[in-house]
Amino acid sequence: MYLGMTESDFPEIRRLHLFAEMGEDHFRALLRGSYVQNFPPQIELIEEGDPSDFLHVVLSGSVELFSTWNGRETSLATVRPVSTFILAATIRNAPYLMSARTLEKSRVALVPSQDVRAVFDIDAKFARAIVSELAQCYRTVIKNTKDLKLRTSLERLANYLLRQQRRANGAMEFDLTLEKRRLASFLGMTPENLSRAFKGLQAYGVRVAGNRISITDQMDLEKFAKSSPLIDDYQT
Amino acid sequence: MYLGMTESDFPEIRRLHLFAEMGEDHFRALLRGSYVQNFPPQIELIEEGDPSDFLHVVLSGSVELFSTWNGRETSLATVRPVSTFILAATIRNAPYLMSARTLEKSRVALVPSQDVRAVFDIDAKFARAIVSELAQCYRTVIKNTKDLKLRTSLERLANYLLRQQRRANGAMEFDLTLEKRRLASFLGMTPENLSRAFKGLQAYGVRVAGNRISITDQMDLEKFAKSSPLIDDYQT
DNA sequence: ATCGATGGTTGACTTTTGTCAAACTACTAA
DNA sequence: TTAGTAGTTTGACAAAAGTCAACCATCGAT
Repeated sequence: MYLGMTESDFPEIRRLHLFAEMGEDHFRALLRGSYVQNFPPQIELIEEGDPSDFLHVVLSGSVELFSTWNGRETSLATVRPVSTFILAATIRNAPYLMSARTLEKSRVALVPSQDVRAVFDIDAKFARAIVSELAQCYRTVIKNTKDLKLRTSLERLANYLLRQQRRANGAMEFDLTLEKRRLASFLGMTPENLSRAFKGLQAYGVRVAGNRISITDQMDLEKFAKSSPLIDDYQT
Repeated sequence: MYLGMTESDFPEIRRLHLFAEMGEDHFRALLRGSYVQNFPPQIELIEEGDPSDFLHVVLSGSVELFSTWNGRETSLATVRPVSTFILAATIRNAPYLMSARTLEKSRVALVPSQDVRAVFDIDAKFARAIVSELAQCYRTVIKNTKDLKLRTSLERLANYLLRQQRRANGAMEFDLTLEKRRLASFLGMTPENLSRAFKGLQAYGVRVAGNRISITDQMDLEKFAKSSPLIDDYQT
């Protein structure tokens, strides 16, 4: 079923690590079975427990991965263009472990899981890329767990801010890319507590005005945060 | 370097999902570069941050994966025979994110990471197995994160006990396989709190005597724990 | 400009969790 | 057997985090 995948989407997807090195024919074969859809904000794309029929690629907008249990909900990640999500479920042909919803108007490509598995078996470069991507995802989650288990909420926030600052090329001022209540959930605390944590970081040179963060004492914040590449580096 | 890998170790390793389907010649090539060592208890095999030179395979005994930051330490997993650990670091050729220490006298096979990567590129079955294993590891960590973020410590303990009970084929009585302080750390709490959590579960039909757990009211415990396959099932 | 809705913040309070010190237990080694 | 050690438990207390209700700010629509 072909629903609006335009040629202009190809290069963007192709540029992803996951698809960059694979054979052109295999790439086209993958996309032939795929389709693209536009979603309004706050649409649930996936519910945890569903069978994993598609590998998803966010082309524009943003998607939140979250999970619920016993009436509680927690935010696990935010996916921004251009990247894939729920690769592991696709590979294992197992039910999704996380739900996904659009945060804003988003364009998402859906690649049939069975095609991904089929091409994996015939394209070594693609196989290599998938393994590499999965290993990276795994390591990211491990870092996340260490962050959660080894740090207090104040330390988690401090380190989060320093990571965001790095994403903003080290600027002294930058905007939060997440709603605060989602940030709170991602960091494993309540919105009320996040509010208090921001106030607690004032003592270490952090100013907050709405979504705008100012680091007024870089040294002090870094000294408090004690960032470690084995937790806070997303590259390695 | 060949240090005591005996032919008798081969079949056990071969039986692992990871190595079960690969070509015999490739399997032998992998093991040719490997060696086996016996370690006493409490030996640190790996320190987080080290370069990932070897894929490790626990042949006997048990190994704890843990991490430290700022003087704190947390237990992330226990590896029991026969299984591998730190596959992701091996694949990405990136530094280990976790430290590893033997809990008891243990026999560990060390397979050079570069050999793993080399064989991955020429053996499609092995590649498939690695991806499958990595995807499973990833999903396990995600489940763990959900457990940590969505549940209170009492709920985490209740679900842990039910999982252990299932491992014991549903017996009403079974032994903890972990020291309590390690269990506490794994579940994200202090030993003191674990003690109190056990007392808290008395109300739901849990009896504790040393390492021995008795489930005296299965229904009640299950009703409290609200286990979910999307968190507590290690298979899917 | 006003209203309403949503998200954010604040304060008072409760619950949960961690900390510290002491007591207790099981196990090991002399 | 006994002493010593490491692990566990307990109680008193402190700190951290969650809850609830009220209030404030922002934004969009009428």
